[in-house]
Amino acid sequence: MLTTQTMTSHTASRQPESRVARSAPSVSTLGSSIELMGAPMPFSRNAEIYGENEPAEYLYKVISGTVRTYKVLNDGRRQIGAFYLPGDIFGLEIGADHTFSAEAIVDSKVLVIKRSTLIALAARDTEVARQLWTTTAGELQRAQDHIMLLIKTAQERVAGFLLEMAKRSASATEVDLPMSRQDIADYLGLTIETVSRTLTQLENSAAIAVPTSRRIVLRNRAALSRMNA
Amino acid sequence: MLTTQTMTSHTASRQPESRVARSAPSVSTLGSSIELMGAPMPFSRNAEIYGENEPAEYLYKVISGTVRTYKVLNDGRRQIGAFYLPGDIFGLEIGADHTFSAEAIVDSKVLVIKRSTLIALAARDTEVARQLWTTTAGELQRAQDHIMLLIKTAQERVAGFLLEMAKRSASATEVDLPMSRQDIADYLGLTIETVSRTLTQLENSAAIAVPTSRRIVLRNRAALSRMNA
DNA sequence: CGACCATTTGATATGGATCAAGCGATGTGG
DNA sequence: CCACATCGCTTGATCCATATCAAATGGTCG
Repeated sequence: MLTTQTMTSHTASRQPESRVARSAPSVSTLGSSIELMGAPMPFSRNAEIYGENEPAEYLYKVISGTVRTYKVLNDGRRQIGAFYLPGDIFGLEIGADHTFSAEAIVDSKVLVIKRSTLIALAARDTEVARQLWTTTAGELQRAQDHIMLLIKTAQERVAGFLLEMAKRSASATEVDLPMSRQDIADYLGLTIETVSRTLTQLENSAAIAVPTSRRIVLRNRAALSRMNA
Repeated sequence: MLTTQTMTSHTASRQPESRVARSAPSVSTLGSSIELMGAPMPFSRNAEIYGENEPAEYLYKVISGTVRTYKVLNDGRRQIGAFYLPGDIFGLEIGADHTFSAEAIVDSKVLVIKRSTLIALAARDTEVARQLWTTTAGELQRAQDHIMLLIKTAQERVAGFLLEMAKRSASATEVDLPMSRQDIADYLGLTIETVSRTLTQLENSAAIAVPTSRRIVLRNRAALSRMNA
Protein backbone atom coordinates (compact mmCIF):
# COMPACT_ATOMS: atom_id res chain seq x y z
CA MET A 1 0.00 0.00 0.00
CA LEU A 2 0.95 3.59 0.45
CA THR A 3 3.63 2.59 2.81
CA THR A 4 5.97 1.17 0.28
CA GLN A 5 4.87 3.43 -2.50
CA THR A 6 5.25 6.63 -0.61
CA MET A 7 8.41 5.50 1.04
CA THR A 8 10.19 5.26 -2.24
CA SER A 9 9.35 8.70 -3.53
CA HIS A 10 10.94 11.16 -1.17
CA THR A 11 14.09 12.17 -2.93
CA ALA A 12 14.15 15.94 -2.75
CA SER A 13 12.67 17.46 0.34
CA ARG A 14 15.65 18.09 2.48
CA GLN A 15 15.55 21.69 3.65
CA PRO A 16 12.57 23.24 5.44
CA GLU A 17 10.21 24.91 3.00
CA SER A 18 9.14 28.45 3.73
CA ARG A 19 5.52 27.64 2.97
CA VAL A 20 5.53 25.51 6.05
CA ALA A 21 6.80 28.24 8.31
CA ARG A 22 3.42 29.00 9.94
CA SER A 23 3.45 25.91 12.07
CA ALA A 24 1.19 25.07 15.00
CA PRO A 25 1.94 26.86 18.23
CA SER A 26 1.16 24.36 20.96
CA VAL A 27 2.10 20.95 19.70
CA SER A 28 5.16 21.89 17.71
CA THR A 29 7.42 21.59 20.70
CA LEU A 30 8.83 18.31 19.54
CA GLY A 31 10.01 20.26 16.53
CA SER A 32 13.60 20.80 17.40
CA SER A 33 14.41 17.15 17.91
CA ILE A 34 12.08 15.90 15.24
CA GLU A 35 12.89 17.99 12.23
CA LEU A 36 16.23 16.33 11.97
CA MET A 37 15.11 12.78 12.05
CA GLY A 38 12.42 12.14 9.51
CA ALA A 39 12.04 12.29 5.78
CA PRO A 40 9.18 14.37 4.39
CA MET A 41 6.89 12.03 2.56
CA PRO A 42 4.18 12.92 0.04
CA PHE A 43 0.69 11.48 0.25
CA SER A 44 -1.87 12.16 -2.38
CA ARG A 45 -5.50 13.03 -1.73
CA ASN A 46 -7.32 10.22 0.09
CA ALA A 47 -4.18 8.10 0.41
CA GLU A 48 -3.99 6.05 3.58
CA ILE A 49 -1.11 6.94 5.87
CA TYR A 50 -1.75 4.12 8.30
CA GLY A 51 -4.60 1.84 9.26
CA GLU A 52 -6.29 1.17 12.55
CA ASN A 53 -4.61 -1.67 14.44
CA GLU A 54 -1.46 -1.52 12.38
CA PRO A 55 1.74 -1.48 14.41
CA ALA A 56 2.58 2.09 15.35
CA GLU A 57 6.16 2.08 14.20
CA TYR A 58 6.11 5.75 13.23
CA LEU A 59 4.65 9.02 14.26
CA TYR A 60 3.99 11.90 11.92
CA LYS A 61 4.11 15.64 11.55
CA VAL A 62 2.14 17.48 8.91
CA ILE A 63 4.34 19.67 6.73
CA SER A 64 1.70 20.70 4.23
CA GLY A 65 -1.83 19.64 3.49
CA THR A 66 -4.35 18.17 5.93
CA VAL A 67 -4.82 14.77 7.49
CA ARG A 68 -7.85 13.10 9.06
CA THR A 69 -7.87 10.24 11.53
CA TYR A 70 -10.98 8.09 11.83
CA LYS A 71 -12.62 4.87 12.92
CA VAL A 72 -15.35 2.97 11.16
CA LEU A 73 -17.96 1.01 13.10
CA ASN A 74 -19.25 -2.39 12.04
CA ASP A 75 -22.20 -0.94 10.21
CA GLY A 76 -20.15 1.60 8.30
CA ARG A 77 -20.63 4.69 10.41
CA ARG A 78 -17.42 6.67 10.35
CA GLN A 79 -16.20 8.91 13.13
CA ILE A 80 -13.41 11.35 12.41
CA GLY A 81 -11.17 11.74 15.42
CA ALA A 82 -9.32 14.82 14.34
CA PHE A 83 -8.07 17.01 11.52
CA TYR A 84 -4.35 17.73 11.47
CA LEU A 85 -2.98 20.88 9.87
CA PRO A 86 0.61 21.87 9.10
CA GLY A 87 2.70 21.72 12.25
CA ASP A 88 0.47 19.19 13.96
CA ILE A 89 1.79 15.85 15.15
CA PHE A 90 -0.34 12.73 14.86
CA GLY A 91 -0.05 8.98 15.14
CA LEU A 92 1.86 9.02 18.42
CA GLU A 93 0.81 5.95 20.38
CA ILE A 94 1.93 4.49 23.63
CA GLY A 95 0.52 1.06 22.87
CA ALA A 96 1.79 -1.17 20.12
CA ASP A 97 -0.81 -0.27 17.50
CA HIS A 98 -2.55 2.71 16.00
CA THR A 99 -6.02 3.21 17.43
CA PHE A 100 -7.28 5.17 14.42
CA SER A 101 -6.70 5.13 10.70
CA ALA A 102 -5.13 8.16 9.03
CA GLU A 103 -5.59 9.55 5.52
CA ALA A 104 -4.46 12.63 3.65
CA ILE A 105 -7.47 14.85 2.90
CA VAL A 106 -5.64 16.71 0.14
CA ASP A 107 -2.22 16.11 -1.34
CA SER A 108 0.02 16.46 1.68
CA LYS A 109 3.59 16.23 2.85
CA VAL A 110 4.20 14.51 6.13
CA LEU A 111 7.34 14.08 8.16
CA VAL A 112 7.70 10.47 9.24
CA ILE A 113 9.55 9.79 12.46
CA LYS A 114 10.53 6.40 13.78
CA ARG A 115 9.01 5.95 17.18
CA SER A 116 11.77 3.74 18.54
CA THR A 117 14.29 6.44 17.80
CA LEU A 118 12.34 8.97 19.76
CA ILE A 119 11.68 6.61 22.64
CA ALA A 120 15.37 5.81 22.86
CA LEU A 121 16.13 9.50 22.85
CA ALA A 122 13.55 10.14 25.56
CA ALA A 123 15.27 7.64 27.82
CA ARG A 124 18.32 9.88 27.87
CA ASP A 125 16.83 13.31 27.28
CA THR A 126 14.27 14.45 29.83
CA GLU A 127 13.16 17.24 27.57
CA VAL A 128 12.21 14.86 24.77
CA ALA A 129 10.37 12.69 27.25
CA ARG A 130 8.44 15.70 28.42
CA GLN A 131 7.59 16.66 24.86
CA LEU A 132 6.21 13.22 24.12
CA TRP A 133 4.04 13.50 27.18
CA THR A 134 2.95 17.00 26.20
CA THR A 135 1.97 15.83 22.75
CA THR A 136 -0.20 13.07 24.19
CA ALA A 137 -1.71 15.53 26.65
CA GLY A 138 -2.54 17.84 23.75
CA GLU A 139 -4.38 15.01 22.05
CA LEU A 140 -6.24 14.36 25.28
CA GLN A 141 -7.28 17.98 25.48
CA ARG A 142 -8.60 17.83 21.94
CA ALA A 143 -10.48 14.62 22.57
CA GLN A 144 -12.12 16.13 25.64
CA ASP A 145 -13.14 19.21 23.68
CA HIS A 146 -14.52 16.88 21.04
CA ILE A 147 -16.66 15.13 23.64
CA MET A 148 -18.09 18.47 24.72
CA LEU A 149 -18.91 19.24 21.08
CA LEU A 150 -20.77 15.99 20.63
CA ILE A 151 -23.35 16.69 23.30
CA LYS A 152 -24.41 19.98 21.76
CA THR A 153 -27.04 20.93 19.21
CA ALA A 154 -26.24 20.93 15.51
CA GLN A 155 -25.90 24.68 15.42
CA GLU A 156 -23.56 24.69 18.38
CA ARG A 157 -21.43 21.96 16.87
CA VAL A 158 -21.05 23.71 13.56
CA ALA A 159 -20.36 27.07 15.19
CA GLY A 160 -17.81 25.43 17.46
CA PHE A 161 -16.18 23.71 14.54
CA LEU A 162 -15.85 26.94 12.58
CA LEU A 163 -14.37 28.76 15.55
CA GLU A 164 -11.91 25.94 16.12
CA MET A 165 -10.82 25.95 12.49
CA ALA A 166 -10.53 29.71 12.50
CA LYS A 167 -8.33 29.64 15.56
CA ARG A 168 -6.02 27.18 13.85
CA SER A 169 -5.95 29.01 10.53
CA ALA A 170 -3.65 31.77 9.51
CA SER A 171 -6.47 34.24 9.06
CA ALA A 172 -8.70 34.56 12.08
CA THR A 173 -11.82 35.54 10.17
CA GLU A 174 -11.55 33.54 7.01
CA VAL A 175 -11.44 29.78 6.97
CA ASP A 176 -10.40 27.70 4.03
CA LEU A 177 -11.81 24.25 4.58
CA PRO A 178 -9.72 21.45 3.12
CA MET A 179 -12.34 18.86 4.02
CA SER A 180 -15.68 17.94 2.49
CA ARG A 181 -19.08 18.34 4.10
CA GLN A 182 -19.01 14.59 4.68
CA ASP A 183 -15.77 14.90 6.63
CA ILE A 184 -17.23 17.70 8.72
CA ALA A 185 -20.39 15.70 9.31
CA ASP A 186 -18.42 12.66 10.42
CA TYR A 187 -16.37 14.81 12.74
CA LEU A 188 -19.41 16.45 14.30
CA GLY A 189 -21.58 13.37 14.49
CA LEU A 190 -24.16 14.86 12.13
CA THR A 191 -25.32 14.13 8.60
CA ILE A 192 -24.07 15.99 5.60
CA GLU A 193 -27.55 17.47 5.10
CA THR A 194 -27.67 18.86 8.61
CA VAL A 195 -24.23 20.42 8.25
CA SER A 196 -25.26 22.03 4.98
CA ARG A 197 -28.55 23.31 6.34
CA THR A 198 -26.89 24.68 9.44
CA LEU A 199 -24.33 26.57 7.39
CA THR A 200 -27.13 28.05 5.32
CA GLN A 201 -28.88 29.01 8.49
CA LEU A 202 -25.76 30.69 9.87
CA GLU A 203 -25.37 32.50 6.58
CA ASN A 204 -28.97 33.71 6.67
CA SER A 205 -28.47 35.01 10.18
CA ALA A 206 -25.40 36.92 8.95
CA ALA A 207 -23.07 35.06 11.30
CA ILE A 208 -21.00 33.82 8.37
CA ALA A 209 -20.61 34.18 4.63
CA VAL A 210 -19.97 31.28 2.28
CA PRO A 211 -18.41 32.70 -0.90
CA THR A 212 -17.54 29.19 -2.08
CA SER A 213 -18.49 25.98 -0.38
CA ARG A 214 -14.98 25.47 0.94
CA ARG A 215 -14.46 29.02 2.11
CA ILE A 216 -16.19 30.44 5.16
CA VAL A 217 -15.99 34.03 6.34
CA LEU A 218 -16.75 34.64 9.98
CA ARG A 219 -18.86 37.78 9.90
CA ASN A 220 -20.00 37.80 13.48
CA ARG A 221 -17.66 35.97 15.74
CA ALA A 222 -19.51 37.11 18.84
CA ALA A 223 -22.71 35.51 17.61
CA LEU A 224 -20.86 32.29 16.85
CA SER A 225 -19.24 32.28 20.27
CA ARG A 226 -22.57 32.91 21.88
CA MET A 227 -24.11 29.90 20.21
CA ASN A 228 -21.03 27.81 20.90
CA ALA A 229 -22.31 26.96 24.37
CA MET B 1 -26.85 1.71 51.11
CA LEU B 2 -23.51 0.34 50.24
CA THR B 3 -21.96 3.76 50.52
CA THR B 4 -21.92 4.45 54.17
CA GLN B 5 -21.65 0.84 54.97
CA THR B 6 -18.41 0.40 53.10
CA MET B 7 -17.00 3.59 54.45
CA THR B 8 -17.58 2.86 58.09
CA SER B 9 -15.52 -0.27 58.01
CA HIS B 10 -12.12 1.17 57.30
CA THR B 11 -10.57 1.41 60.68
CA ALA B 12 -7.43 -0.37 59.67
CA SER B 13 -6.62 0.94 56.25
CA ARG B 14 -2.91 1.17 56.67
CA GLN B 15 -1.86 -1.98 54.96
CA PRO B 16 -3.33 -2.82 51.57
CA GLU B 17 -6.82 -4.19 52.08
CA SER B 18 -7.64 -7.30 50.22
CA ARG B 19 -10.95 -5.84 49.15
CA VAL B 20 -9.10 -3.09 47.36
CA ALA B 21 -6.56 -5.43 45.93
CA ARG B 22 -8.55 -5.87 42.75
CA SER B 23 -7.27 -2.57 41.42
CA ALA B 24 -7.28 -1.41 37.80
CA PRO B 25 -4.80 -3.23 35.63
CA SER B 26 -3.64 -0.61 33.16
CA VAL B 27 -3.46 2.65 35.00
CA SER B 28 -2.19 1.43 38.33
CA THR B 29 1.41 1.44 37.20
CA LEU B 30 2.22 4.59 39.08
CA GLY B 31 1.36 2.66 42.17
CA SER B 32 4.77 1.76 43.45
CA SER B 33 6.05 5.31 43.59
CA ILE B 34 2.76 6.82 44.54
CA GLU B 35 1.61 4.73 47.44
CA LEU B 36 4.38 6.10 49.56
CA MET B 37 3.82 9.74 49.00
CA GLY B 38 0.22 10.68 49.64
CA ALA B 39 -2.18 10.67 52.51
CA PRO B 40 -5.50 8.87 52.06
CA MET B 41 -8.19 11.49 52.34
CA PRO B 42 -11.89 10.89 52.90
CA PHE B 43 -14.53 12.64 50.79
CA SER B 44 -18.18 12.22 51.53
CA ARG B 45 -20.90 11.64 48.97
CA ASN B 46 -21.15 14.56 46.53
CA ALA B 47 -18.20 16.37 48.05
CA GLU B 48 -16.09 18.33 45.58
CA ILE B 49 -12.52 17.14 45.25
CA TYR B 50 -11.46 19.94 42.94
CA GLY B 51 -13.10 22.42 40.63
CA GLU B 52 -12.62 23.14 36.96
CA ASN B 53 -9.95 25.78 36.39
CA GLU B 54 -8.49 25.41 39.83
CA PRO B 55 -4.72 25.04 39.93
CA ALA B 56 -3.81 21.38 39.52
CA GLU B 57 -1.50 21.12 42.46
CA TYR B 58 -2.37 17.50 43.13
CA LEU B 59 -3.30 14.33 41.38
CA TYR B 60 -5.40 11.59 42.91
CA LYS B 61 -5.81 7.87 43.20
CA VAL B 62 -9.07 6.26 44.26
CA ILE B 63 -8.66 3.94 47.22
CA SER B 64 -12.32 3.20 47.81
CA GLY B 65 -15.56 4.60 46.49
CA THR B 66 -16.16 6.22 43.11
CA VAL B 67 -15.39 9.61 41.65
CA ARG B 68 -16.90 11.50 38.71
CA THR B 69 -15.29 14.28 36.71
CA TYR B 70 -17.51 16.69 34.81
CA LYS B 71 -18.00 20.00 33.10
CA VAL B 72 -21.08 22.17 33.09
CA LEU B 73 -22.01 24.31 30.08
CA ASN B 74 -23.40 27.82 30.36
CA ASP B 75 -26.97 26.64 30.20
CA GLY B 76 -26.53 24.00 32.86
CA ARG B 77 -26.03 20.89 30.74
CA ARG B 78 -23.56 18.67 32.54
CA GLN B 79 -21.20 16.26 30.82
CA ILE B 80 -19.50 13.62 32.90
CA GLY B 81 -16.02 12.97 31.60
CA ALA B 82 -15.33 9.74 33.46
CA PHE B 83 -16.05 7.55 36.44
CA TYR B 84 -13.05 6.51 38.52
CA LEU B 85 -13.08 3.31 40.53
CA PRO B 86 -10.62 2.03 43.14
CA GLY B 87 -7.14 1.88 41.67
CA ASP B 88 -7.81 4.58 39.06
CA ILE B 89 -5.77 7.75 38.90
CA PHE B 90 -7.42 11.05 38.05
CA GLY B 91 -6.71 14.76 38.07
CA LEU B 92 -3.31 14.46 36.40
CA GLU B 93 -2.83 17.57 34.27
CA ILE B 94 0.02 18.82 32.22
CA GLY B 95 -1.27 22.37 32.14
CA ALA B 96 -1.56 24.57 35.18
CA ASP B 97 -5.24 23.97 35.90
CA HIS B 98 -7.77 21.19 36.13
CA THR B 99 -9.89 20.98 33.02
CA PHE B 100 -12.78 19.20 34.77
CA SER B 101 -14.34 19.29 38.20
CA ALA B 102 -14.23 16.18 40.37
CA GLU B 103 -16.67 14.93 42.98
CA ALA B 104 -17.03 11.82 45.10
CA ILE B 105 -20.12 9.91 43.99
CA VAL B 106 -20.30 7.96 47.22
CA ASP B 107 -18.24 8.33 50.39
CA SER B 108 -14.73 7.67 49.10
CA LYS B 109 -11.11 7.56 50.11
CA VAL B 110 -8.65 9.15 47.78
CA LEU B 111 -4.89 9.23 47.86
CA VAL B 112 -3.68 12.78 47.24
CA ILE B 113 -0.29 13.20 45.61
CA LYS B 114 1.53 16.47 45.14
CA ARG B 115 2.20 16.94 41.47
CA SER B 116 5.41 18.87 41.91
CA THR B 117 6.88 15.98 43.86
CA LEU B 118 6.12 13.57 41.09
CA ILE B 119 7.37 15.91 38.39
CA ALA B 120 10.60 16.35 40.24
CA LEU B 121 10.93 12.62 40.60
CA ALA B 122 10.23 12.14 36.90
CA ALA B 123 13.11 14.43 36.02
CA ARG B 124 15.46 11.93 37.62
CA ASP B 125 13.62 8.67 37.20
CA THR B 126 12.82 7.68 33.63
CA GLU B 127 10.38 5.07 34.83
CA VAL B 128 8.27 7.58 36.70
CA ALA B 129 8.29 9.84 33.66
CA ARG B 130 7.08 6.98 31.54
CA GLN B 131 4.33 6.19 34.02
CA LEU B 132 3.08 9.75 33.96
CA TRP B 133 2.94 9.58 30.19
CA THR B 134 1.19 6.22 30.30
CA THR B 135 -1.42 7.56 32.68
CA THR B 136 -2.19 10.45 30.35
CA ALA B 137 -2.28 8.07 27.40
CA GLY B 138 -4.77 5.93 29.28
CA GLU B 139 -7.00 8.94 29.75
CA LEU B 140 -6.70 9.68 26.05
CA GLN B 141 -7.77 6.15 25.21
CA ARG B 142 -10.80 6.51 27.44
CA ALA B 143 -11.73 9.85 25.95
CA GLN B 144 -11.53 8.40 22.46
CA ASP B 145 -13.72 5.48 23.45
CA HIS B 146 -16.12 7.98 24.94
CA ILE B 147 -16.30 9.84 21.64
CA MET B 148 -17.18 6.60 19.88
CA LEU B 149 -19.95 6.00 22.43
CA LEU B 150 -21.46 9.42 21.86
CA ILE B 151 -22.18 8.87 18.19
CA LYS B 152 -24.20 5.72 18.82
CA THR B 153 -27.88 5.07 19.48
CA ALA B 154 -29.27 5.10 23.00
CA GLN B 155 -29.36 1.33 23.15
CA GLU B 156 -25.78 1.05 21.96
CA ARG B 157 -24.60 3.62 24.48
CA VAL B 158 -26.28 1.93 27.40
CA ALA B 159 -25.10 -1.52 26.35
CA GLY B 160 -21.59 -0.16 25.91
CA PHE B 161 -21.70 1.49 29.29
CA LEU B 162 -22.78 -1.70 31.02
CA LEU B 163 -20.08 -3.73 29.31
CA GLU B 164 -17.48 -1.15 30.26
CA MET B 165 -18.58 -1.16 33.89
CA ALA B 166 -18.66 -4.94 33.94
CA LYS B 167 -15.13 -5.13 32.62
CA ARG B 168 -13.95 -2.83 35.39
CA SER B 169 -15.88 -4.60 38.11
CA ALA B 170 -14.81 -7.56 40.15
CA SER B 171 -17.63 -9.71 38.89
CA ALA B 172 -17.85 -9.90 35.15
CA THR B 173 -21.56 -10.55 35.02
CA GLU B 174 -22.89 -8.49 37.86
CA VAL B 175 -22.46 -4.76 38.05
CA ASP B 176 -23.03 -2.69 41.13
CA LEU B 177 -23.59 0.85 39.98
CA PRO B 178 -22.43 3.47 42.42
CA MET B 179 -23.88 6.28 40.30
CA SER B 180 -27.41 7.52 39.74
CA ARG B 181 -29.39 7.38 36.51
CA GLN B 182 -28.69 11.08 36.17
CA ASP B 183 -24.95 10.45 36.32
CA ILE B 184 -25.25 7.72 33.71
CA ALA B 185 -27.38 9.96 31.52
CA ASP B 186 -24.87 12.80 31.76
CA TYR B 187 -22.06 10.42 30.91
CA LEU B 188 -23.85 9.01 27.89
CA GLY B 189 -25.29 12.26 26.61
CA LEU B 190 -28.87 11.06 27.12
CA THR B 191 -31.72 11.97 29.43
CA ILE B 192 -32.48 10.09 32.59
CA GLU B 193 -35.77 8.92 31.04
CA THR B 194 -34.07 7.47 28.02
CA VAL B 195 -31.56 5.63 30.18
CA SER B 196 -34.34 4.22 32.29
CA ARG B 197 -36.45 3.17 29.34
CA THR B 198 -33.48 1.60 27.62
CA LEU B 199 -32.65 -0.45 30.69
CA THR B 200 -36.25 -1.63 30.85
CA GLN B 201 -36.04 -2.53 27.20
CA LEU B 202 -32.83 -4.51 27.74
CA GLU B 203 -34.47 -6.24 30.64
CA ASN B 204 -37.52 -7.14 28.56
CA SER B 205 -35.30 -8.57 25.87
CA ALA B 206 -33.60 -10.71 28.53
CA ALA B 207 -30.21 -9.13 27.91
CA ILE B 208 -29.99 -7.98 31.51
CA ALA B 209 -31.77 -8.29 34.84
CA VAL B 210 -32.25 -5.39 37.22
CA PRO B 211 -32.84 -6.84 40.70
CA THR B 212 -32.45 -3.41 42.25
CA SER B 213 -32.02 -0.16 40.39
CA ARG B 214 -28.34 0.02 41.24
CA ARG B 215 -27.58 -3.60 40.45
CA ILE B 216 -27.47 -4.96 36.92
CA VAL B 217 -26.96 -8.57 35.96
CA LEU B 218 -25.66 -9.21 32.49
CA ARG B 219 -27.72 -12.16 31.32
CA ASN B 220 -26.69 -12.19 27.70
CA ARG B 221 -23.35 -10.65 27.15
CA ALA B 222 -23.25 -11.69 23.51
CA ALA B 223 -26.45 -9.79 22.82
CA LEU B 224 -25.05 -6.71 24.56
CA SER B 225 -21.81 -6.93 22.61
CA ARG B 226 -23.74 -7.31 19.40
CA MET B 227 -25.67 -4.11 20.04
CA ASN B 228 -22.56 -2.35 21.23
CA ALA B 229 -21.63 -1.42 17.66
C1' DC C 1 -46.30 6.78 59.11
C1' DG C 2 -45.19 10.41 56.08
C1' DA C 3 -41.89 13.15 53.32
C1' DC C 4 -38.51 12.99 50.12
C1' DC C 5 -35.79 11.49 46.41
C1' DA C 6 -34.70 8.29 42.69
C1' DT C 7 -36.65 5.75 39.22
C1' DT C 8 -40.05 4.27 36.02
C1' DT C 9 -43.76 4.88 32.90
C1' DG C 10 -46.87 7.51 29.87
C1' DA C 11 -48.15 11.13 26.37
C1' DT C 12 -46.56 14.41 23.26
C1' DA C 13 -43.21 17.40 20.83
C1' DT C 14 -39.21 18.14 18.06
C1' DG C 15 -34.42 18.23 16.14
C1' DG C 16 -32.02 15.89 13.18
C1' DA C 17 -32.06 11.66 10.13
C1' DT C 18 -33.63 9.75 6.06
C1' DC C 19 -35.38 9.68 1.49
C1' DA C 20 -35.50 12.16 -2.69
C1' DA C 21 -34.56 15.90 -6.06
C1' DG C 22 -32.29 19.64 -7.95
C1' DC C 23 -28.18 22.39 -8.92
C1' DG C 24 -23.64 24.03 -9.90
C1' DA C 25 -18.82 23.04 -10.75
C1' DT C 26 -15.45 20.05 -12.67
C1' DG C 27 -13.76 16.94 -15.75
C1' DT C 28 -13.91 13.66 -19.78
C1' DG C 29 -14.59 11.83 -24.23
C1' DG C 30 -16.33 12.68 -28.75
C1' DC D 1 -15.26 23.20 -27.62
C1' DC D 2 -19.34 21.29 -26.36
C1' DA D 3 -22.52 17.49 -24.48
C1' DC D 4 -22.73 14.82 -20.85
C1' DA D 5 -21.49 12.18 -16.81
C1' DT D 6 -19.94 12.77 -12.16
C1' DC D 7 -19.34 14.67 -7.78
C1' DG D 8 -20.12 17.66 -4.00
C1' DC D 9 -23.40 20.43 -2.12
C1' DT D 10 -27.96 22.31 -1.21
C1' DT D 11 -32.86 22.13 -0.62
C1' DG D 12 -37.38 19.91 0.18
C1' DA D 13 -40.66 16.50 2.35
C1' DT D 14 -41.36 13.15 5.68
C1' DC D 15 -40.14 10.10 9.51
C1' DC D 16 -38.41 8.67 13.83
C1' DA D 17 -35.46 8.43 18.00
C1' DT D 18 -34.94 10.87 21.75
C1' DA D 19 -36.25 14.99 24.47
C1' DT D 20 -39.65 17.11 27.10
C1' DC D 21 -43.51 17.41 30.06
C1' DA D 22 -46.18 15.07 33.43
C1' DA D 23 -47.54 11.68 36.67
C1' DA D 24 -47.21 7.37 39.18
C1' DT D 25 -44.41 4.18 41.87
C1' DG D 26 -41.12 2.63 45.08
C1' DG D 27 -37.49 2.77 48.28
C1' DT D 28 -35.19 5.21 52.30
C1' DC D 29 -34.88 7.78 56.34
C1' DG D 30 -36.39 10.63 60.03
